[in-house]
Amino acid sequence: MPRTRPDLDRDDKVAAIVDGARGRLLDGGYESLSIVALARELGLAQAAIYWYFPTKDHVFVAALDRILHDILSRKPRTGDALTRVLWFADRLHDFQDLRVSMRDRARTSEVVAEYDRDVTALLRVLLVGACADDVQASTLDDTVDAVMALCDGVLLRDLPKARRHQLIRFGYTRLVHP
Amino acid sequence: MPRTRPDLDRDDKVAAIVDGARGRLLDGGYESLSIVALARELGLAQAAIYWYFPTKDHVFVAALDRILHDILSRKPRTGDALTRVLWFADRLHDFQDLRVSMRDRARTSEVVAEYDRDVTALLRVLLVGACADDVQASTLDDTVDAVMALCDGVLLRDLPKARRHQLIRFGYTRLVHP
DNA sequence: ACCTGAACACCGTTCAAGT
DNA sequence: ACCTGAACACCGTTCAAGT
Repeated sequence: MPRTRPDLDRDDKVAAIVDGARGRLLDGGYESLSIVALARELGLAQAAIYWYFPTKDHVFVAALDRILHDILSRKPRTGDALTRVLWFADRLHDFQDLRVSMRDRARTSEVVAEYDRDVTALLRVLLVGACADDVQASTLDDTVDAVMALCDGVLLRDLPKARRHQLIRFGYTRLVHP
Repeated sequence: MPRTRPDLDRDDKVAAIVDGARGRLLDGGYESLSIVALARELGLAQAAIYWYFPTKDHVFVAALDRILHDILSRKPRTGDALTRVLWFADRLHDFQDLRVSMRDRARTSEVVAEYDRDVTALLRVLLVGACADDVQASTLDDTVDAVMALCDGVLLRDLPKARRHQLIRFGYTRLVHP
């Protein structure tokens, strides 16, 4: 006796799933993102999720993308390059665990792997936009990639905020101003 | 009718489990490290593993440690600092997937988290040993941490070997020689 | 088109019971 | 001390069947 809801808009139903998934990710990390639990929370049978998403990884990516867009909407448009880099590093630090889970899933799941690449590409564009003026154009690619690697590497270690900033500041200065 | 083997040395039986785990990790990554499959391969009931290791994560750490020691035993004692850094980066690149899995498990498991910290500390010691001469002592900590972050960050992206080396070389030069 | 119920295959872990 | 067999609780995914 399936209780279908053709009256509701499809996009709304998809959005409800993504919203629920996002909430679970923010609350308890990837561990909390269980299709069974998510469906129960939405009052659905677990199989219902699979009508809208082919795999759990697709739900994961959709929820991550919502989270990312929330961050980007708060992006500051003012300040010098280093300040903006530090701001982004702090935001990424807030979601480090999700990013670690994402990278782990990306090993197995092509959707997640593709999303991982997209995020990297996007962050790279933002970084270029932030510090293009500081960098001599001839070494732009190397400098930007090195700064990105520096930040990602620093975020891998769970350092206190002050030390994190100190390291990024130190590295940024040396990488950008030779 | 448990078939116990008190004649065999305990350490040998532990080693057999760790060896099997290592083989599975090298073959198929963390996904292949299943307690059920591992026990079957060793001709044991799955519960037998738990007589020697409290959790799967302990098996994982023991196997990772074997792999790490195999790498370290091949460590070159010659060459300049940058060459040795690049050599290490190449070795770490070979096991990037395992490291990603390790970091993901480290979020949940304290044993893995502790091992992660130990590995980082060890690599840091090696890096200090490799490039202490190149670096001015006053900024040793910052420089070493920044170089480590640079390498880890570069390894996160799946770049071709040439580009990887190019980036590390670029970053290393700017970070070490200001 | 949309959703359910039930099953499938696979986990890690526990534990009473046996030698 | 050492190991088994069987169970437990939990997964993601599939699919025939219903509206």
